[in-house]
Amino acid sequence: MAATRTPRSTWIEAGLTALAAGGPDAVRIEPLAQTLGVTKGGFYWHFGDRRAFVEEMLDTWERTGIDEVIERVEAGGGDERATLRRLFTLASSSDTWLTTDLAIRDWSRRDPAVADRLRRVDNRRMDYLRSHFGAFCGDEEEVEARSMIAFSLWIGSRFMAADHGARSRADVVELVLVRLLA
Amino acid sequence: MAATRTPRSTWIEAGLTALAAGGPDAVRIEPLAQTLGVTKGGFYWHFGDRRAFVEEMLDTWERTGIDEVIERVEAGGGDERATLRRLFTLASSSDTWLTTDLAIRDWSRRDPAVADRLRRVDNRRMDYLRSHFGAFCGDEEEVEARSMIAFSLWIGSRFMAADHGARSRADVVELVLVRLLA
DNA sequence: CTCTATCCATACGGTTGCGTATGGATAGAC
DNA sequence: GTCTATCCATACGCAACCGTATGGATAGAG
Repeated sequence: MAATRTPRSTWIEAGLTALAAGGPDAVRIEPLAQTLGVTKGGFYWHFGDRRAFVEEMLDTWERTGIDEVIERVEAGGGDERATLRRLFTLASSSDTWLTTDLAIRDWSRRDPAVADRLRRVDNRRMDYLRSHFGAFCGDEEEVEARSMIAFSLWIGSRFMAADHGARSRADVVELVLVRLLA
Repeated sequence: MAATRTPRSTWIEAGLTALAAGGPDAVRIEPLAQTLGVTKGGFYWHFGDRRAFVEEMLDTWERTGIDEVIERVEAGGGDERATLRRLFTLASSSDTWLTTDLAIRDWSRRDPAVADRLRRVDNRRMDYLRSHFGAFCGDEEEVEARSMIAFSLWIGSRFMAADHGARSRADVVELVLVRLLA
């Protein structure tokens, strides 16, 4: 074995950061290298081409995206309502991961391969929501409706740009959450 | 006066289409010209540069984006609930305009000038929602919550990728709508 | 038919990024 | 200290796109 100055993981990390900041088209190898203070020489030693690199970026995102959050949510304890509330708090906490998620979400609209990944991830998320709403909502339709609202709210509250008078965005989200957990 | 073979409006239209299809970075002058079957010669006669062109594209979007829909919604008649339902139907009808909206929404996350425009548009939309929910919801908090849910649902239902078992996405949206209009 | 506003084609120089080739450099195993 | 796996710098050719310059083409007004 020998040196590991700029390993794969560093490139991946930088790639995901660039994706979050500027979208898929901002994932450019030469600027990335410049950010890392090296040239692209090392990049092409690690990855075959840009396409392979992007695939690996998405692999990483898909693997570590949900599990971490779910793990931390479950570790908290408390009843179903407390868990759901913690989920919403945690899911909205890390700005980097959230922004990455939004970028991938937009990206998936024009790239079927990305759409497949997002579908897998979103399905796991919705299943998680359903199982927890199901614990205190009898009606199955009500569970589906509330899960849909919760997920939409999570996305919508980040994507919409409207003001709410004296209230902050968080205040309005809270108004909805109270109703969802009733 | 004289010929008008490829006027400003044609370029703008093509630009918005490209934006919807591939995001801001897909608005490239030379490919646009190729799509229109001309060269970029005419483009630089109309517009100073790419930046000015993009501004004008967004102007067009901001002007014609909401008014058209609102006009058609109001023309329908019926009570408040019928109007809101029609709003939701119409707002989700034109795929092109919807996709453009999503693209601009994502774009606004990294361009402050775009964010300003989106804020103006979204505020008008939310005000419209508030005024109609306010007609049959007494509580002001309830109005804000429902408006937020409705808007989030509109965005979320397009941006999320989850399945719903036997139900279609439209079915689930309907489940939520019924509750919102209760 | 002429004239003019409007639009287009072509060619050019400059920039940015991709991918390849090749010869190092560097750190840790031994 | 040597050796080897790992990483990096440099240079190159290629392609896409921007913006400019210049000389037309074209359609409709009169």
